Amino acid sequence: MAQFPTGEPLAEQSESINLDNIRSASSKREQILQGATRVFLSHGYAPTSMDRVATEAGVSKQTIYSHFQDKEGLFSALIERVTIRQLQEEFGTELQGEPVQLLTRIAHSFLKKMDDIEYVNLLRVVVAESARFPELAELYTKTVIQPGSQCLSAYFRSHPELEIKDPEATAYIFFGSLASFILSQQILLAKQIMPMERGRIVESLIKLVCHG
Amino acid sequence: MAQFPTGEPLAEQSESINLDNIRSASSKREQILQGATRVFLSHGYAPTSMDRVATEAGVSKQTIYSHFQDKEGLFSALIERVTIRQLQEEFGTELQGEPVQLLTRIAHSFLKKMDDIEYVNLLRVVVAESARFPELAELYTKTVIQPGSQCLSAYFRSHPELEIKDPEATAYIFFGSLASFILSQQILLAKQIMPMERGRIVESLIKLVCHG
DNA sequence: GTCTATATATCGATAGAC
DNA sequence: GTCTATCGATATATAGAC
Repeated sequence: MAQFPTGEPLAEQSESINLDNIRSASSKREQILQGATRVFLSHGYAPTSMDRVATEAGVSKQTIYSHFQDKEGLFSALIERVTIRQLQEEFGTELQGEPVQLLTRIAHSFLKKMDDIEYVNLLRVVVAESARFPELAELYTKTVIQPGSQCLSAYFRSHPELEIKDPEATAYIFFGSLASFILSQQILLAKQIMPMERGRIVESLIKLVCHG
Repeated sequence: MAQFPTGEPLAEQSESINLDNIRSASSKREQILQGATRVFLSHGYAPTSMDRVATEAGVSKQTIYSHFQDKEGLFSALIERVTIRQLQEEFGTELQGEPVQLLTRIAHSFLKKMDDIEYVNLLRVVVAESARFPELAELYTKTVIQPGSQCLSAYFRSHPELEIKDPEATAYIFFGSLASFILSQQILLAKQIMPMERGRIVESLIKLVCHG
């Protein structure tokens, strides 16, 4: 996708473009973001060159600079796009049902993200660049961690039979233990050193919370 | 704190940890490693230049290249040194005592690492470079996560009154929820967005595990 | 061993043709 | 808007004096 055949000039696009111009411009932006997402999430911020992004996205470097101010602007736009998309996926289901069944379903749904390479890479890169881009770390906390934690603690509060004294702290523990399981198994490669079946984590966690 | 037990349960993994690099440390080499640790853990791998390391360590660049093969070799040696030092700190105390008191003490001791900038930065950098340096992620898992997990699960097994069906999974949950608390609060900046008193986490966690 | 000076490559960002 | 070509800065790593 990187090169056009040199024998065929692009004159065919020359004049009949009004709205198409806008549409093709925004699709170019999308094209850049998709390529940039692949390479930035795979290799991190600093090791990724704008030349590499241009190649990966199939556009020239100047085209990137006509859509984004600089490397930081492109990276921020990309993280924001991926993060918000994950937020939308996160809360498609409502929190209703019996505690054991519901919490088991939530936990397994959360751990399914282990298999999503883009999710794991996003987690890695957000942590990696949290010092250089603190506003992106805050974005991730506000759009992913905080909403999830608030939903679960509200559910705990509405089920007093669970006898949870501190719903917020318990929600923190619930999602935290699952998140660190993903982090250690997939990112810190514990799955090769001390593999752990995800069903055992879920079962023990539910047992703790629900006094099973 | 007690000595690091060199011939204890970790013996079977010690072959993957090259202690020779530490024993044969000359003072110049140690000087380089100290300066390199500061700058690498603060800024990450790629953004750190060898010029900056030379300045920070107070030596010339060529002196670095006479002690280490290249940038990767220096970085690997540094992570290995810091990781092993943390391993020694981690298991200075023995796991004995009543569950509630002991687990509370362990949890608070673990969360004290939140205040150690070098520990937090190491966690960030190991995660950040886990794709480029998978052997360092494995080193961290083998020397920090695995021993801690094994010790705690052994303690759980020796206290059947806790009625823990899956000691390994529960140990995973115990340390995982604490680690993710540090990660979210300090690295993902949740302490500014959704602050949480560490005592609440510890209390809720002990309550869950000990059926308080 | 340790320093200064430098070779060589690659980076982010821009200029100018079309 | 999109391309090719290039600038100035900075990177890793090395050569040679002492």
